Amino acid sequence: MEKRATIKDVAEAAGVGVATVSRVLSGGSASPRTRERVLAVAAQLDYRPSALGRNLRQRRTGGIGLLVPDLTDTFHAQLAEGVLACARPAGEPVVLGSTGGDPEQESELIGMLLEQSVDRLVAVPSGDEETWAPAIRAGMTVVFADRLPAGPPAADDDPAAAAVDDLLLLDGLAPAPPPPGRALDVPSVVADDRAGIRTAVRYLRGLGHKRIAFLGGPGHDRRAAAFREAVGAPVDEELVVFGTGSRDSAYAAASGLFQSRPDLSAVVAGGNVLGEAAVLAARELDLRVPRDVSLVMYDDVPWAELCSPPLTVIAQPGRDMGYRAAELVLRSGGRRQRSVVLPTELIIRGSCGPHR
Amino acid sequence: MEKRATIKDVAEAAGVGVATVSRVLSGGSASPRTRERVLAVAAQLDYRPSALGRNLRQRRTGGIGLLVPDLTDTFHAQLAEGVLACARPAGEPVVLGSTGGDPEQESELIGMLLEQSVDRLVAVPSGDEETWAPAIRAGMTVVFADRLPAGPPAADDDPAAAAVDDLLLLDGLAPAPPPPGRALDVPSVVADDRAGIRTAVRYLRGLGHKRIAFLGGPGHDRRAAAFREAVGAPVDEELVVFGTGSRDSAYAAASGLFQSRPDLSAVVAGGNVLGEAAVLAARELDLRVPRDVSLVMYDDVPWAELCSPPLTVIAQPGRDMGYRAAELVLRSGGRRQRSVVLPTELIIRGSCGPHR
DNA sequence: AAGCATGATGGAATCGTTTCCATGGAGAAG
DNA sequence: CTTCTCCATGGAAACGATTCCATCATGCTT
Repeated sequence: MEKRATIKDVAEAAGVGVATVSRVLSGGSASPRTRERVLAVAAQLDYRPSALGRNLRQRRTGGIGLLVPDLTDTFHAQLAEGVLACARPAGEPVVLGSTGGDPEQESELIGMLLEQSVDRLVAVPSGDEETWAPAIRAGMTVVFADRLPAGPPAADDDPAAAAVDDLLLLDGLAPAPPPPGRALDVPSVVADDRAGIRTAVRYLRGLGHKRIAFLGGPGHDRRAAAFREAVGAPVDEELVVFGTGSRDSAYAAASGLFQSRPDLSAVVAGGNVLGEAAVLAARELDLRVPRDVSLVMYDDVPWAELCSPPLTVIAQPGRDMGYRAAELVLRSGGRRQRSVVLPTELIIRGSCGPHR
Repeated sequence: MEKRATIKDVAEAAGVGVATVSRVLSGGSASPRTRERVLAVAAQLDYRPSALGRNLRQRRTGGIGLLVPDLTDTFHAQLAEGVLACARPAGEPVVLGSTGGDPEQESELIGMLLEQSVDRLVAVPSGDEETWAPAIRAGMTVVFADRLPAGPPAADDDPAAAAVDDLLLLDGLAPAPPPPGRALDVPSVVADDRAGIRTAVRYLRGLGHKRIAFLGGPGHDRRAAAFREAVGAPVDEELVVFGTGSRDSAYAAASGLFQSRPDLSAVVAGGNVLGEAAVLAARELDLRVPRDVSLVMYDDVPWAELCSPPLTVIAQPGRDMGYRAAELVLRSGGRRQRSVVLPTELIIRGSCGPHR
């Protein structure tokens, strides 16, 4: 419980000034003689500079914040591991927050990070651009991973927007995905959802499936849009359903989908929690996979192989995604970074069969 | 990008001294008139006290550290969520580190936390007591979760220790589990491994199984000991095998076990990663669960139900464990806390069958 | 009415670091 | 030999909060 040595102690013991010690320790210029002495004394006193003093002086906390909706979503855990893997060698502490998918909690956590002067942040956002504006305004360096915040409220009662969407859909084009950080100008690292979903839908089509459903969760809007695009007009909107984030709600959504539309023959789940729910709901309703219903799940997770049949998945590199995002946030010395889109891969296992 | 208002700005704008502002904001005494004015000004300037200044002054960083071996182990993710759930309402930031099960990395991360003056820590330890001694000596408040650090080196070449172990085993007693923090005097929150394992073994025995194996990972020594105790002498040590932490190594261990001992009829996996490996290895070797081999897995995770058959598990409350540990670490205002042992529950699903 | 207690208030020290600036000495160039 | 340059060095000022302590006003007691 002895208290730690400060730079002053080291200076005194080495018979030099504190400035010199600081310089030696942070690679400034110093004569070899003093450098050696200071180093020796520091080692002997087991001196470790206090991040507190440094941070205060430099008006910023080192380290990077990490905000995810839910760690028990294996994909987010993978992503977090990636961030940690990048931060560790850099000696940067990672401050973790889990938002539960709730924009309000997200907002609070951003506030907390701000208070801590954590000025670099990797986030899987839950809130919309409005939620994120304060962080940006405060000068945080933010990198979004896996998703982008939804655009401004985009009220349901905005007929113009809806019309545009329709038009685009009828043309077989995706509604323009929120342009990466147009409003916010924030770089991001995301998977190529469009290609991933398209590949999956084509694959299912190739197996003869006509009625394909999309089961999404919060933040899966881009995937849903990609799905609509891949399916092509006319989109049967009853086949695009969303859960709200909890496992229960995902299960309810899946179960509701299966029950309300017994005619569907294939499901694309927008994330592993949704995939899990789909398997469970199907089993409960005595639907057999893949005989009665085919299933493709977004996210490759270790347990996908454990299911029987093992799940066919759209793999996205969660760990890489986290790593790259952390890299971006660490490297951006103030200058803008380019966004990154990582490839997805359709891994065919056993959860899809021919349409009967 | 405007810089944040400081306490000085508020003081100036309110026409009072900084001391008064500080007092008002931290609940000290002040006249209603000034209090009101200061509050108004603070709100208007959107003032948020900087944790940096406060921490430096108080010589401690708020917040709590969290060290786990691997977040993609779903149990650790649950535990982490528990810690976060407790820390969030308290407004405490959580600094996360993942050690990969490597004592050396763990040591480095402890050093990093020390540097950050994070003085409260919840840890699922990987290293032994020697690894943890520095943290304790430095005055950190540590709470171990899920496991305790292994006792001192307990060198393989220490015949005395080995002999004692043998003796105890022959007596059908578990080698005394490292007394919770005897050497280290650190409180902990763990599951009742002994009861959990015993129940599982009895259950398997009840199904007629004679040759039961234990498949463990790093940190599962207490569970292995409990297993040995539950099985009773003589323990067939070939049936107690360990992986080193990675999924590959777990798979190798499981596969090796099945191949070297085709006579075994049931396996207790010491954790969900091991359970996953066991299912995979069994499938690869064309062993059917539960017809050819019965399986009980420690940890209840959402995907346990997805396997077919759904896995019978020893459930331990991961989220609670994290929550309680965080509570302990937050509440201990310097004074010692009592360790907590949480109950386990055998959840019978479909992965165990009668011995044939 | 004078002295005393009480409570609000602001100045200043403090925490441990980095960094600006002034100083001083040594070597080089004239 | 003088002057100029360069570099190592240490003192001191930040950074933004908390907190001790002195000051001052007010109201009460005697």
